[in-house]
Amino acid sequence: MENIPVRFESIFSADCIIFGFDEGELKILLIERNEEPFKEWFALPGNVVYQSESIDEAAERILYELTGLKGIYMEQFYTFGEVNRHPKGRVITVAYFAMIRLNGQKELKPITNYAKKAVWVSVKDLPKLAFDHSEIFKKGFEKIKNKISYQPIAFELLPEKFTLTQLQNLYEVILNKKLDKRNFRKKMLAYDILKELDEKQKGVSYRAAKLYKFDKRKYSKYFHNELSFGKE
Amino acid sequence: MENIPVRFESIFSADCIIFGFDEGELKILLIERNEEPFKEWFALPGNVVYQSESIDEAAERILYELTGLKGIYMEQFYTFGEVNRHPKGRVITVAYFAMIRLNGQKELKPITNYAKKAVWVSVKDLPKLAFDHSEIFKKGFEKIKNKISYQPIAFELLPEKFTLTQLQNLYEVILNKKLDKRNFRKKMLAYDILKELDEKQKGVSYRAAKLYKFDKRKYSKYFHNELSFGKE
DNA sequence: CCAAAAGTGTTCAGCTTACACCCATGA
DNA sequence: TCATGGGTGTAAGCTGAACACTTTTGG
Repeated sequence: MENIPVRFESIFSADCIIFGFDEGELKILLIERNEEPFKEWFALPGNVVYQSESIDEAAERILYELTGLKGIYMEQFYTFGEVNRHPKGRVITVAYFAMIRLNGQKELKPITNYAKKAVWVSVKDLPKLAFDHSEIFKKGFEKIKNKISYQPIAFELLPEKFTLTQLQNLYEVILNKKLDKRNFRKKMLAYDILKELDEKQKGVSYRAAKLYKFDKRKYSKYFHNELSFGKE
Repeated sequence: MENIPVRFESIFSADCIIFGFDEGELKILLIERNEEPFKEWFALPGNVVYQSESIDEAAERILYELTGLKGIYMEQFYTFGEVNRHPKGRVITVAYFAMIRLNGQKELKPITNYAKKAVWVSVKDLPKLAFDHSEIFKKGFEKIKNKISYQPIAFELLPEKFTLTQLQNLYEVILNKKLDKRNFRKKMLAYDILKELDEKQKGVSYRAAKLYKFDKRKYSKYFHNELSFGKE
């Protein structure tokens, strides 16, 4: 494979799509660029991979530097390698995503000044992004839509304690369709990965809903799903 | 993202896992390397991406140069970027897979002499591969196992006309388990992507089976599968 | 006529869907 | 007391799994 018959200046980078859920909306974290090219444009948090780090490590470091978010586990989902995707030269980028619990912050503080700021933007309301980041986002969004359909990963987006209605809203936003309340509850509870708490919602002017927690121990059960034709 | 604060000599390559089905076995195409490092080791067909081509284009070109196979559509599945995966320097590789119809050839002729030869090897019988290719293979194999469970991609591996038993054998080999004949046939026919031919198997010393063809037009129906909670 | 594989249906269990009303709460 | 969302069950249809015998063919 890599006997390096042709060398050229090449760069690889990592870009991150960080999903959050807030005010009933699915959002992603964008930075406002402080450097050319695309200065002052919004972009996915991303930067160049160093020589001494794996791409996974780079993704984590880059996210930290650009947004202050630390120790976020991300999943690689696609590598973008069109010749002209970066105006300054050949840059191949490996794209990652993660879903995280928003803690109310609207704006995060970049560590480097390569980014002016990092902000949460609703996916329904995204501006045109720098480079091919709009395309990267599109592919990443497809990926999580697909993934949420067979793995209950949505919990990562919710506060630690949540109501079933909040969970359903989240599914509805991601899948972009209305779901049946009774069927949704039945199915979610049947998964047996929710722990019912003794607590209730507070501060609402209607009947308070029960709070639930995600039960991590039982979760692993849902990491294999195969088609089968009977008789194992 | 890519403001290139740190430059270093970096290379990216593409590696291909080409699956074939022959003599009742699932095989992949390996090259025997003719260059250091790992000279005379078996490896996945792979090489360096050129400056002027996208990674997808590179993968196709590389496969052609190393095996003579032309115009094979491959799907990217993962990018491997550990720091020390290549002994001669930092090389990030983008891995692809494809499933193809074997036409009986056991050995393919490389166009370049970077590979001595290209041979089909049963996945049950793989030697230790150069670089981290064993790991790449493992991940690719998982991927197709998973994919075949929700998309009928197995046809690409079979001859144009095939019997249901051949199709079932292929599924059994890939999924590594026995399937129920009646249920398998019921399900496959229910997909409605098989065209029954007027022809029968020849040259067997038992009841000849009907031959089928894959019906491409009807196939597209199976490119979306979502979890649902009722009420679309 | 024998060996080998082709071909074929039914039953049961569990899951998915559709659907509507009463309940608890705070204002 | 009213407005708001919380919470609940059932019937019908579909899908997946288990299971065994007869048919065809060539040798």
